[in-house]
Amino acid sequence: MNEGVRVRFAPSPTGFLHVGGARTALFNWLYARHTGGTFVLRIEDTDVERSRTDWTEGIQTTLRWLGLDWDEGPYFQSARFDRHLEAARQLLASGAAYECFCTEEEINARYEARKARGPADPGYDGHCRDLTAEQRAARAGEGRPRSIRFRTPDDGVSSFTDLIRGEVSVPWSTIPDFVIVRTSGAPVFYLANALDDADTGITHVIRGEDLTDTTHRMLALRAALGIEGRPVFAHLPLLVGADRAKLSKRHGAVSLEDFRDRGYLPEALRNYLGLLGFSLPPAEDGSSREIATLDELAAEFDLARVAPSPAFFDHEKLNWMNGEYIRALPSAELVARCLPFGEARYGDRLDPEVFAGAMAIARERAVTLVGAADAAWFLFVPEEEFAIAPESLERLRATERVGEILAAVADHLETCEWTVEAVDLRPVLEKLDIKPRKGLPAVYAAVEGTHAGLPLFDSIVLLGRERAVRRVRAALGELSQK
RNA sequence: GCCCCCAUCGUCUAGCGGCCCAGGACGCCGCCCUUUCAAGGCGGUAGCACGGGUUCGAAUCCCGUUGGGGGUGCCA
Repeated sequence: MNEGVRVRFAPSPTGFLHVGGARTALFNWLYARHTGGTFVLRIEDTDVERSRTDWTEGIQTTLRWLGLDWDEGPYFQSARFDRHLEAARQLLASGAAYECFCTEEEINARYEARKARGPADPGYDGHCRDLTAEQRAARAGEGRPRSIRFRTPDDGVSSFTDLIRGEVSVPWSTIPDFVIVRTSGAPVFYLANALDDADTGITHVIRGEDLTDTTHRMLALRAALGIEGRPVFAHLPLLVGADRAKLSKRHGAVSLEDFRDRGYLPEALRNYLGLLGFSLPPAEDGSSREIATLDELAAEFDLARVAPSPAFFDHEKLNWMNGEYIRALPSAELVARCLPFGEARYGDRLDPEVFAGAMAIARERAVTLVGAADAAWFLFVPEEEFAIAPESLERLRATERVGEILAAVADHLETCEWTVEAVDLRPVLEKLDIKPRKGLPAVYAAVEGTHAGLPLFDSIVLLGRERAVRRVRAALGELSQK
Protein backbone atom coordinates (compact mmCIF):
# COMPACT_ATOMS: atom_id res chain seq x y z
CA MET A 1 0.00 0.00 0.00
CA ASN A 2 1.23 3.44 -0.91
CA GLU A 3 1.37 5.26 2.42
CA GLY A 4 2.39 8.67 1.27
CA VAL A 5 -0.23 9.24 -1.39
CA ARG A 6 -1.54 12.80 -1.57
CA VAL A 7 -4.16 13.76 -4.12
CA ARG A 8 -6.19 16.89 -4.60
CA PHE A 9 -9.37 18.12 -6.17
CA ALA A 10 -8.81 21.62 -7.49
CA PRO A 11 -11.94 23.23 -8.92
CA SER A 12 -12.14 26.84 -9.98
CA PRO A 13 -15.03 28.61 -8.27
CA THR A 14 -16.59 29.93 -11.44
CA GLY A 15 -19.82 27.98 -11.31
CA PHE A 16 -21.74 25.12 -9.73
CA LEU A 17 -20.01 21.83 -9.25
CA HIS A 18 -21.11 19.83 -12.26
CA VAL A 19 -21.11 16.11 -12.86
CA GLY A 20 -17.74 16.12 -14.59
CA GLY A 21 -16.07 17.86 -11.69
CA ALA A 22 -17.89 15.66 -9.23
CA ARG A 23 -16.61 12.59 -11.01
CA THR A 24 -13.05 13.94 -10.85
CA ALA A 25 -13.45 14.67 -7.14
CA LEU A 26 -14.88 11.20 -6.60
CA PHE A 27 -11.99 9.44 -8.35
CA ASN A 28 -9.49 11.41 -6.33
CA TRP A 29 -11.36 10.57 -3.16
CA LEU A 30 -11.55 6.89 -4.09
CA TYR A 31 -7.86 6.76 -4.82
CA ALA A 32 -7.01 8.46 -1.52
CA ARG A 33 -9.25 6.14 0.46
CA HIS A 34 -8.03 3.09 -1.38
CA THR A 35 -4.40 3.88 -0.67
CA GLY A 36 -4.91 5.30 2.79
CA GLY A 37 -3.65 8.60 1.43
CA THR A 38 -4.71 12.19 1.88
CA PHE A 39 -7.39 14.01 -0.08
CA VAL A 40 -6.81 17.74 -0.37
CA LEU A 41 -9.32 20.34 -1.52
CA ARG A 42 -7.90 23.37 -3.24
CA ILE A 43 -9.82 26.26 -4.73
CA GLU A 44 -8.17 27.58 -7.89
CA ASP A 45 -9.24 31.18 -7.81
CA THR A 46 -6.43 32.85 -9.70
CA ASP A 47 -8.96 34.32 -12.09
CA VAL A 48 -10.20 36.94 -9.67
CA GLU A 49 -12.70 38.32 -12.15
CA ARG A 50 -14.63 35.11 -12.54
CA SER A 51 -14.23 33.62 -9.08
CA ARG A 52 -16.96 34.08 -6.53
CA THR A 53 -17.06 33.11 -2.89
CA ASP A 54 -20.61 31.79 -3.05
CA TRP A 55 -19.42 29.31 -5.66
CA THR A 56 -16.67 28.06 -3.35
CA GLU A 57 -19.29 27.61 -0.63
CA GLY A 58 -21.55 25.79 -3.04
CA ILE A 59 -18.80 23.45 -4.17
CA GLN A 60 -18.04 22.45 -0.60
CA THR A 61 -21.68 21.99 0.31
CA THR A 62 -22.19 19.83 -2.73
CA LEU A 63 -19.12 17.70 -2.12
CA ARG A 64 -20.38 17.02 1.38
CA TRP A 65 -23.81 16.18 0.06
CA LEU A 66 -22.19 13.67 -2.26
CA GLY A 67 -20.42 12.19 0.72
CA LEU A 68 -16.90 13.20 -0.25
CA ASP A 69 -14.99 14.52 2.73
CA TRP A 70 -11.54 16.03 2.40
CA ASP A 71 -8.63 15.72 4.78
CA GLU A 72 -6.98 19.08 4.14
CA GLY A 73 -8.12 22.43 2.92
CA PRO A 74 -9.75 24.11 1.36
CA TYR A 75 -6.59 25.92 0.36
CA PHE A 76 -7.07 29.05 -1.68
CA GLN A 77 -4.73 29.75 -4.51
CA SER A 78 -5.36 33.45 -4.17
CA ALA A 79 -3.84 33.35 -0.68
CA ARG A 80 -0.53 32.31 -2.17
CA PHE A 81 -0.05 34.97 -4.81
CA ASP A 82 3.11 36.15 -3.07
CA ARG A 83 4.63 32.72 -3.32
CA HIS A 84 3.66 32.45 -6.98
CA LEU A 85 5.09 35.85 -7.80
CA GLU A 86 8.29 35.10 -5.94
CA ALA A 87 8.68 32.04 -8.15
CA ALA A 88 8.04 34.18 -11.20
CA ARG A 89 10.84 36.53 -10.11
CA GLN A 90 13.09 33.54 -9.69
CA LEU A 91 12.31 32.43 -13.23
CA LEU A 92 12.94 35.94 -14.50
CA ALA A 93 16.29 36.06 -12.73
CA SER A 94 17.40 32.74 -14.13
CA GLY A 95 16.33 33.68 -17.63
CA ALA A 96 13.74 30.92 -17.79
CA ALA A 97 11.09 33.60 -18.13
CA TYR A 98 11.04 37.08 -19.57
CA GLU A 99 8.99 40.24 -19.59
CA CYS A 100 6.66 40.67 -22.53
CA PHE A 101 5.23 44.02 -23.60
CA CYS A 102 3.14 42.87 -26.54
CA THR A 103 -0.54 43.61 -26.75
CA GLU A 104 -3.05 41.06 -27.92
CA GLU A 105 -3.61 43.06 -31.10
CA GLU A 106 0.08 43.08 -31.93
CA ILE A 107 0.37 39.35 -31.39
CA ASN A 108 -2.62 38.70 -33.62
CA ALA A 109 -1.40 41.09 -36.26
CA ARG A 110 1.97 39.35 -36.45
CA TYR A 111 0.23 35.99 -36.77
CA GLU A 112 -1.89 37.28 -39.64
CA ALA A 113 1.25 38.57 -41.31
CA ARG A 114 3.01 35.23 -40.94
CA LYS A 115 -0.01 33.43 -42.26
CA ALA A 116 -0.05 35.62 -45.32
CA ARG A 117 3.43 34.36 -46.14
CA GLY A 118 2.53 30.70 -45.72
CA PRO A 119 1.40 28.08 -43.22
CA ALA A 120 2.00 29.39 -39.70
CA ASP A 121 1.27 28.41 -36.13
CA PRO A 122 -1.04 30.68 -34.20
CA GLY A 123 0.04 31.93 -30.84
CA TYR A 124 2.85 33.95 -29.45
CA ASP A 125 5.98 34.27 -31.57
CA GLY A 126 8.56 35.00 -28.89
CA HIS A 127 8.79 38.65 -29.95
CA CYS A 128 10.03 39.93 -26.56
CA ARG A 129 12.26 36.95 -25.84
CA ASP A 130 15.62 38.62 -26.04
CA LEU A 131 15.08 42.28 -25.32
CA THR A 132 18.05 44.10 -23.81
CA ALA A 133 17.70 45.87 -20.49
CA GLU A 134 17.50 49.18 -22.35
CA GLN A 135 14.76 47.96 -24.65
CA ARG A 136 12.77 46.70 -21.70
CA ALA A 137 13.12 49.98 -19.88
CA ALA A 138 12.06 51.85 -22.99
CA ARG A 139 8.95 49.74 -23.46
CA ALA A 140 7.99 50.02 -19.85
CA GLY A 141 8.51 53.74 -20.15
CA GLU A 142 5.99 53.86 -22.96
CA GLY A 143 3.46 52.73 -20.38
CA ARG A 144 2.98 49.40 -22.10
CA PRO A 145 1.37 46.58 -20.14
CA ARG A 146 3.85 44.02 -18.89
CA SER A 147 3.29 40.31 -18.55
CA ILE A 148 5.76 37.55 -17.80
CA ARG A 149 6.18 34.67 -20.19
CA PHE A 150 7.85 31.35 -19.71
CA ARG A 151 10.43 30.45 -22.32
CA THR A 152 9.71 27.01 -23.73
CA PRO A 153 12.38 24.95 -25.49
CA ASP A 154 12.64 25.34 -29.26
CA ASP A 155 13.14 21.67 -29.91
CA GLY A 156 13.08 18.30 -28.28
CA VAL A 157 10.03 16.65 -26.78
CA SER A 158 8.28 16.80 -23.46
CA SER A 159 6.95 13.55 -22.12
CA PHE A 160 5.41 12.10 -19.02
CA THR A 161 3.85 8.83 -18.00
CA ASP A 162 0.11 8.78 -17.56
CA LEU A 163 -1.34 5.96 -15.49
CA ILE A 164 -4.30 5.70 -17.80
CA ARG A 165 -2.73 6.48 -21.16
CA GLY A 166 0.87 5.46 -20.89
CA GLU A 167 3.63 7.63 -22.32
CA VAL A 168 2.47 11.00 -23.64
CA SER A 169 4.95 13.04 -25.67
CA VAL A 170 4.65 16.41 -27.35
CA PRO A 171 7.21 18.30 -29.43
CA TRP A 172 8.24 21.51 -27.66
CA SER A 173 8.09 23.36 -30.94
CA THR A 174 4.30 23.21 -30.73
CA ILE A 175 4.17 24.89 -27.34
CA PRO A 176 4.72 28.65 -27.53
CA ASP A 177 6.07 30.78 -24.71
CA PHE A 178 3.12 31.17 -22.36
CA VAL A 179 2.09 33.78 -19.85
CA ILE A 180 2.68 32.98 -16.19
CA VAL A 181 1.96 36.44 -14.76
CA ARG A 182 -0.77 38.64 -16.19
CA THR A 183 -0.40 42.32 -16.91
CA SER A 184 -2.59 42.79 -13.86
CA GLY A 185 0.19 41.22 -11.82
CA ALA A 186 -1.83 38.11 -11.01
CA PRO A 187 -0.26 34.70 -11.57
CA VAL A 188 -1.77 32.37 -14.14
CA PHE A 189 -3.11 28.89 -13.50
CA TYR A 190 -0.06 27.10 -14.94
CA LEU A 191 2.29 28.64 -12.44
CA ALA A 192 -0.03 28.53 -9.45
CA ASN A 193 -1.10 24.99 -10.12
CA ALA A 194 2.42 23.64 -10.55
CA LEU A 195 3.64 25.42 -7.47
CA ASP A 196 0.75 24.49 -5.23
CA ASP A 197 0.96 20.85 -6.19
CA ALA A 198 4.68 20.92 -5.43
CA ASP A 199 4.39 22.84 -2.15
CA THR A 200 1.62 20.66 -0.79
CA GLY A 201 3.42 17.49 -1.74
CA ILE A 202 0.83 16.19 -4.17
CA THR A 203 1.97 12.77 -5.37
CA HIS A 204 -0.81 11.93 -7.83
CA VAL A 205 -2.55 14.38 -10.11
CA ILE A 206 -5.90 12.92 -11.14
CA ARG A 207 -7.86 15.31 -13.34
CA GLY A 208 -9.82 15.64 -16.55
CA GLU A 209 -8.35 14.81 -19.92
CA ASP A 210 -8.85 18.39 -21.03
CA LEU A 211 -5.80 19.26 -18.95
CA THR A 212 -3.46 16.73 -20.54
CA ASP A 213 -1.70 19.27 -22.72
CA THR A 214 -1.12 21.66 -19.84
CA THR A 215 0.87 19.01 -18.02
CA HIS A 216 3.95 19.65 -20.11
CA ARG A 217 3.93 23.30 -19.13
CA MET A 218 3.64 22.53 -15.46
CA LEU A 219 6.39 19.99 -15.61
CA ALA A 220 8.67 22.47 -17.38
CA LEU A 221 7.88 25.08 -14.75
CA ARG A 222 8.74 22.69 -11.94
CA ALA A 223 12.02 21.79 -13.55
CA ALA A 224 12.93 25.42 -14.15
CA LEU A 225 12.21 26.19 -10.51
CA GLY A 226 14.49 23.40 -9.43
CA ILE A 227 11.71 21.34 -7.90
CA GLU A 228 12.79 17.76 -7.45
CA GLY A 229 10.71 14.95 -8.91
CA ARG A 230 7.28 15.04 -10.41
CA PRO A 231 3.88 13.73 -9.46
CA VAL A 232 2.27 10.77 -11.18
CA PHE A 233 -0.45 11.79 -13.61
CA ALA A 234 -3.75 10.19 -14.49
CA HIS A 235 -5.98 12.02 -16.96
CA LEU A 236 -9.54 10.85 -16.72
CA PRO A 237 -11.71 10.39 -19.81
CA LEU A 238 -14.10 13.28 -20.34
CA LEU A 239 -17.80 13.03 -19.69
CA VAL A 240 -19.70 13.83 -22.86
CA GLY A 241 -23.27 14.67 -23.82
CA ALA A 242 -25.48 13.25 -26.53
CA ASP A 243 -23.43 15.10 -29.14
CA ARG A 244 -20.27 13.44 -27.81
CA ALA A 245 -18.83 16.83 -26.88
CA LYS A 246 -17.49 17.67 -23.44
CA LEU A 247 -20.35 17.87 -20.97
CA SER A 248 -21.32 21.44 -20.16
CA LYS A 249 -24.21 23.65 -19.16
CA ARG A 250 -25.76 23.54 -22.55
CA HIS A 251 -26.37 19.82 -22.14
CA GLY A 252 -29.13 20.62 -19.67
CA ALA A 253 -29.09 19.93 -15.98
CA VAL A 254 -25.54 18.98 -15.13
CA SER A 255 -24.97 20.75 -11.84
CA LEU A 256 -25.10 18.55 -8.81
CA GLU A 257 -27.59 20.92 -7.22
CA ASP A 258 -29.94 20.17 -10.07
CA PHE A 259 -29.73 16.46 -9.44
CA ARG A 260 -30.29 16.98 -5.75
CA ASP A 261 -33.30 19.20 -6.41
CA ARG A 262 -34.77 16.73 -8.84
CA GLY A 263 -34.74 14.02 -6.22
CA TYR A 264 -31.65 12.00 -6.96
CA LEU A 265 -29.99 10.29 -4.04
CA PRO A 266 -26.33 11.10 -3.44
CA GLU A 267 -25.59 7.41 -2.96
CA ALA A 268 -27.05 6.64 -6.37
CA LEU A 269 -25.31 9.50 -8.09
CA ARG A 270 -21.90 8.66 -6.74
CA ASN A 271 -22.41 5.00 -7.56
CA TYR A 272 -23.28 5.90 -11.12
CA LEU A 273 -20.45 8.42 -11.44
CA GLY A 274 -17.98 5.98 -9.90
CA LEU A 275 -18.72 3.50 -12.65
CA LEU A 276 -18.39 5.98 -15.48
CA GLY A 277 -14.97 5.22 -16.86
CA PHE A 278 -14.20 2.78 -14.11
CA SER A 279 -15.47 -0.75 -13.65
CA LEU A 280 -15.27 -3.18 -10.79
CA PRO A 281 -13.60 -6.51 -11.51
CA PRO A 282 -16.35 -8.85 -12.74
CA ALA A 283 -17.80 -11.51 -10.43
CA GLU A 284 -16.95 -15.21 -10.74
CA ASP A 285 -19.81 -15.88 -13.14
CA GLY A 286 -18.75 -13.04 -15.40
CA SER A 287 -21.54 -10.69 -14.38
CA SER A 288 -20.64 -7.06 -13.81
CA ARG A 289 -21.09 -5.38 -10.47
CA GLU A 290 -23.25 -2.30 -10.84
CA ILE A 291 -24.45 -1.50 -7.34
CA ALA A 292 -21.67 -0.64 -4.93
CA THR A 293 -21.27 1.62 -1.93
CA LEU A 294 -18.56 4.23 -1.69
CA ASP A 295 -16.55 1.96 0.57
CA GLU A 296 -16.87 -0.96 -1.81
CA LEU A 297 -15.76 1.20 -4.69
CA ALA A 298 -12.84 2.53 -2.68
CA ALA A 299 -11.76 -0.94 -1.66
CA GLU A 300 -11.34 -2.01 -5.28
CA PHE A 301 -10.50 1.27 -6.93
CA ASP A 302 -7.59 1.09 -9.32
CA LEU A 303 -6.46 3.73 -11.79
CA ALA A 304 -5.27 0.94 -14.05
CA ARG A 305 -8.91 -0.07 -14.47
CA VAL A 306 -9.98 3.38 -15.61
CA ALA A 307 -10.96 3.36 -19.28
CA PRO A 308 -9.22 5.87 -21.56
CA SER A 309 -12.15 6.77 -23.80
CA PRO A 310 -14.83 9.43 -23.25
CA ALA A 311 -18.02 8.34 -21.51
CA PHE A 312 -21.56 9.38 -22.33
CA PHE A 313 -23.56 10.50 -19.32
CA ASP A 314 -26.60 8.25 -19.54
CA HIS A 315 -29.58 9.65 -17.64
CA GLU A 316 -31.54 6.46 -18.28
CA LYS A 317 -29.09 4.33 -16.42
CA LEU A 318 -28.85 6.87 -13.61
CA ASN A 319 -32.65 6.77 -13.35
CA TRP A 320 -32.62 3.02 -13.04
CA MET A 321 -29.92 3.15 -10.39
CA ASN A 322 -31.70 5.87 -8.45
CA GLY A 323 -34.81 3.71 -8.40
CA GLU A 324 -32.79 0.81 -7.09
CA TYR A 325 -31.50 2.94 -4.24
CA ILE A 326 -34.95 4.29 -3.45
CA ARG A 327 -36.34 0.79 -3.23
CA ALA A 328 -33.52 -0.21 -0.91
CA LEU A 329 -34.30 2.62 1.51
CA PRO A 330 -36.02 1.74 4.82
CA SER A 331 -39.57 3.18 4.89
CA ALA A 332 -38.94 5.81 7.52
CA GLU A 333 -35.87 6.93 5.67
CA LEU A 334 -37.70 7.15 2.40
CA VAL A 335 -40.46 9.24 3.96
CA ALA A 336 -37.93 11.53 5.60
CA ARG A 337 -36.12 12.08 2.33
CA CYS A 338 -39.28 12.73 0.37
CA LEU A 339 -40.82 15.01 2.98
CA PRO A 340 -38.97 18.21 2.02
CA PHE A 341 -40.16 17.80 -1.55
CA GLY A 342 -43.69 17.09 -0.37
CA GLU A 343 -43.69 20.15 1.87
CA ALA A 344 -42.43 22.32 -0.93
CA ARG A 345 -45.33 21.17 -3.07
CA TYR A 346 -48.25 20.81 -0.68
CA GLY A 347 -47.32 23.10 2.19
CA ASP A 348 -49.85 23.05 5.03
CA ARG A 349 -52.16 20.70 3.19
CA LEU A 350 -49.67 17.89 3.66
CA ASP A 351 -50.79 15.37 6.27
CA PRO A 352 -47.65 13.55 7.47
CA GLU A 353 -49.42 10.28 8.07
CA VAL A 354 -51.16 10.23 4.73
CA PHE A 355 -47.90 11.25 3.08
CA ALA A 356 -46.07 8.38 4.73
CA GLY A 357 -48.75 6.00 3.49
CA ALA A 358 -48.42 7.36 -0.02
CA MET A 359 -44.64 7.01 -0.04
CA ALA A 360 -44.96 3.40 1.04
CA ILE A 361 -46.93 2.59 -2.10
CA ALA A 362 -44.92 4.96 -4.30
CA ARG A 363 -41.55 3.36 -3.66
CA GLU A 364 -41.95 0.41 -6.02
CA ARG A 365 -42.42 2.67 -9.01
CA ALA A 366 -40.35 5.66 -8.02
CA VAL A 367 -37.50 6.92 -10.15
CA THR A 368 -36.74 10.00 -8.07
CA LEU A 369 -37.78 11.37 -4.69
CA VAL A 370 -39.53 14.18 -6.50
CA GLY A 371 -41.42 11.67 -8.59
CA ALA A 372 -42.58 9.90 -5.45
CA ALA A 373 -43.71 13.15 -3.87
CA ASP A 374 -45.49 14.14 -7.05
CA ALA A 375 -47.36 10.86 -7.16
CA ALA A 376 -49.15 11.92 -3.97
CA TRP A 377 -50.60 14.98 -5.66
CA PHE A 378 -54.17 13.72 -5.68
CA LEU A 379 -54.10 13.38 -1.89
CA PHE A 380 -53.19 16.97 -1.15
CA VAL A 381 -54.55 19.01 -4.02
CA PRO A 382 -57.33 21.40 -3.02
CA GLU A 383 -60.55 19.68 -4.07
CA GLU A 384 -61.60 22.51 -6.37
CA GLU A 385 -58.31 22.19 -8.26
CA PHE A 386 -58.57 18.47 -8.75
CA ALA A 387 -58.97 17.53 -12.40
CA ILE A 388 -58.50 14.41 -14.46
CA ALA A 389 -55.61 14.57 -16.92
CA PRO A 390 -56.84 14.87 -20.54
CA GLU A 391 -55.48 11.52 -21.73
CA SER A 392 -56.86 9.78 -18.68
CA LEU A 393 -60.25 11.38 -19.12
CA GLU A 394 -60.24 10.18 -22.69
CA ARG A 395 -59.44 6.71 -21.56
CA LEU A 396 -62.17 6.90 -18.93
CA ARG A 397 -64.72 7.93 -21.54
CA ALA A 398 -63.63 5.15 -23.83
CA THR A 399 -64.16 2.54 -21.14
CA GLU A 400 -66.99 0.20 -21.90
CA ARG A 401 -70.00 0.55 -19.55
CA VAL A 402 -68.10 3.21 -17.62
CA GLY A 403 -71.32 4.69 -16.23
CA GLU A 404 -72.31 1.41 -14.64
CA ILE A 405 -68.84 0.92 -13.25
CA LEU A 406 -68.54 4.31 -11.61
CA ALA A 407 -72.02 4.16 -10.17
CA ALA A 408 -71.39 0.75 -8.65
CA VAL A 409 -68.03 1.86 -7.29
CA ALA A 410 -69.51 4.97 -5.74
CA ASP A 411 -72.28 2.97 -4.12
CA HIS A 412 -69.80 0.49 -2.77
CA LEU A 413 -67.47 3.14 -1.36
CA GLU A 414 -70.36 4.91 0.31
CA THR A 415 -71.20 1.97 2.50
CA CYS A 416 -68.24 -0.39 2.76
CA GLU A 417 -65.90 -0.69 5.67
CA TRP A 418 -62.93 1.64 5.36
CA THR A 419 -60.04 -0.76 5.06
CA VAL A 420 -57.93 -1.73 2.09
CA GLU A 421 -59.52 -5.18 2.08
CA ALA A 422 -63.06 -3.86 2.13
CA VAL A 423 -62.32 -1.22 -0.46
CA ASP A 424 -61.15 -3.88 -2.90
CA LEU A 425 -63.18 -3.11 -6.00
CA ARG A 426 -62.59 -6.34 -7.84
CA PRO A 427 -65.69 -8.06 -6.42
CA VAL A 428 -67.71 -5.03 -7.45
CA LEU A 429 -66.58 -5.36 -11.03
CA GLU A 430 -67.00 -9.07 -10.94
CA LYS A 431 -70.69 -8.61 -10.20
CA LEU A 432 -70.91 -6.58 -13.39
CA ASP A 433 -68.89 -9.26 -15.14
CA ILE A 434 -66.14 -6.81 -16.01
CA LYS A 435 -62.46 -7.68 -15.80
CA PRO A 436 -60.39 -5.49 -13.44
CA ARG A 437 -57.96 -4.69 -16.24
CA LYS A 438 -60.82 -3.35 -18.31
CA GLY A 439 -62.72 -1.39 -15.73
CA LEU A 440 -60.23 -0.22 -13.14
CA PRO A 441 -58.24 2.33 -15.16
CA ALA A 442 -61.36 4.48 -15.34
CA VAL A 443 -61.60 4.42 -11.56
CA TYR A 444 -57.93 5.30 -11.27
CA ALA A 445 -58.60 8.31 -13.43
CA ALA A 446 -61.62 9.36 -11.44
CA VAL A 447 -59.91 9.07 -8.07
CA GLU A 448 -56.28 9.95 -8.78
CA GLY A 449 -56.65 12.07 -11.88
CA THR A 450 -54.53 9.65 -13.88
CA HIS A 451 -54.99 6.10 -15.09
CA ALA A 452 -51.34 5.34 -14.22
CA GLY A 453 -51.22 6.20 -10.56
CA LEU A 454 -50.51 4.65 -7.20
CA PRO A 455 -52.23 1.38 -6.25
CA LEU A 456 -55.93 2.16 -6.20
CA PHE A 457 -57.32 0.55 -3.07
CA ASP A 458 -54.62 1.94 -0.79
CA SER A 459 -55.00 5.29 -2.45
CA ILE A 460 -58.74 5.34 -1.88
CA VAL A 461 -58.29 4.54 1.79
CA LEU A 462 -55.72 7.31 2.14
CA LEU A 463 -58.01 9.74 0.35
CA GLY A 464 -60.91 9.16 2.69
CA ARG A 465 -64.49 8.16 1.98
CA GLU A 466 -65.87 11.62 1.43
CA ARG A 467 -63.43 12.75 -1.23
CA ALA A 468 -63.30 9.37 -2.90
CA VAL A 469 -67.03 9.15 -3.35
CA ARG A 470 -67.28 12.75 -4.43
CA ARG A 471 -64.64 12.27 -7.12
CA VAL A 472 -66.25 9.15 -8.51
CA ARG A 473 -69.63 10.88 -8.64
CA ALA A 474 -68.05 13.91 -10.25
CA ALA A 475 -66.54 11.73 -12.94
CA LEU A 476 -69.94 10.22 -13.48
CA GLY A 477 -71.32 13.70 -13.93
CA GLU A 478 -68.68 14.60 -16.46
CA LEU A 479 -69.72 11.69 -18.63
CA SER A 480 -73.08 13.24 -19.39
CA GLN A 481 -71.55 16.63 -20.17
CA LYS A 482 -69.14 15.57 -22.90
C1' G B 1 -3.91 24.40 -39.77
C1' C B 2 -0.78 22.18 -35.95
C1' C B 3 -0.25 19.01 -31.45
C1' C B 4 -2.28 15.24 -28.23
C1' C B 5 -5.74 11.46 -26.93
C1' C B 6 -9.46 7.84 -28.12
C1' A B 7 -12.08 3.68 -31.09
C1' U B 8 -16.11 -3.76 -28.41
C1' C B 9 -23.94 -4.01 -28.68
C1' G B 10 -27.98 2.55 -29.11
C1' U B 11 -25.35 3.64 -24.03
C1' C B 12 -21.75 2.21 -19.78
C1' U B 13 -18.40 -1.59 -20.02
C1' A B 14 -15.67 -6.98 -19.31
C1' G B 15 -11.83 -8.73 -22.35
C1' C B 16 -5.08 -7.41 -21.45
C1' G B 17 -2.88 -13.85 -27.98
C1' G B 18 -5.97 -19.42 -27.73
C1' C B 19 -11.15 -20.22 -22.13
C1' C B 20 -14.74 -15.29 -27.09
C1' C B 21 -18.78 -17.62 -33.77
C1' A B 22 -17.24 -11.86 -27.49
C1' G B 23 -19.65 -11.72 -21.11
C1' G B 24 -22.53 -8.24 -17.82
C1' A B 25 -25.52 -3.70 -16.97
C1' C B 26 -29.01 0.30 -18.76
C1' G B 27 -32.39 0.91 -22.76
C1' C B 28 -35.52 -1.56 -26.22
C1' C B 29 -38.84 -5.95 -27.61
C1' G B 30 -41.72 -10.33 -26.03
C1' C B 31 -43.81 -13.52 -22.25
C1' C B 32 -45.16 -14.34 -17.06
C1' C B 33 -47.03 -12.00 -12.67
C1' U B 34 -50.72 -8.24 -11.88
C1' U B 35 -55.29 -3.46 -8.97
C1' U B 36 -53.70 0.91 -13.65
C1' C B 37 -48.57 2.21 -13.98
C1' A B 38 -44.44 0.35 -12.20
C1' A B 39 -41.46 -3.14 -9.67
C1' G B 40 -40.11 -8.36 -10.06
C1' G B 41 -39.18 -13.08 -12.93
C1' C B 42 -37.94 -15.36 -17.68
C1' G B 43 -36.45 -14.90 -22.66
C1' G B 44 -34.84 -12.01 -26.91
C1' U B 45 -32.58 -7.98 -30.08
C1' A B 46 -27.85 -5.75 -30.82
C1' G B 47 -21.15 -4.88 -31.09
C1' C B 48 -15.02 -6.08 -31.87
C1' A B 49 -14.89 1.12 -37.46
C1' C B 50 -11.93 -0.21 -42.03
C1' G B 51 -7.36 -1.99 -44.49
C1' G B 52 -2.74 -4.08 -44.07
C1' G B 53 0.78 -6.73 -41.31
C1' U B 54 3.04 -10.02 -36.93
C1' U B 55 1.62 -15.06 -35.29
C1' C B 56 0.15 -21.92 -35.75
C1' G B 57 -3.68 -18.53 -33.69
C1' A B 58 -5.88 -11.71 -32.89
C1' A B 59 -11.30 -7.99 -30.16
C1' U B 60 -6.54 -8.40 -27.88
C1' C B 61 0.33 -6.68 -30.64
C1' C B 62 2.32 -3.21 -34.87
C1' C B 63 1.40 0.25 -39.09
C1' G B 64 -1.94 3.02 -41.92
C1' U B 65 -6.93 4.94 -43.07
C1' U B 66 -11.38 6.77 -41.36
C1' G B 67 -14.16 8.70 -37.52
C1' G B 68 -14.71 11.15 -32.74
C1' G B 69 -12.86 14.13 -28.85
C1' G B 70 -9.41 17.45 -26.40
C1' G B 71 -5.77 21.32 -26.72
C1' U B 72 -3.87 25.32 -29.34
C1' G B 73 -6.22 32.03 -23.95
C1' C B 74 -3.17 37.36 -19.91
C1' C B 75 -10.05 30.53 -18.59
C1' A B 76 -9.05 26.51 -15.64
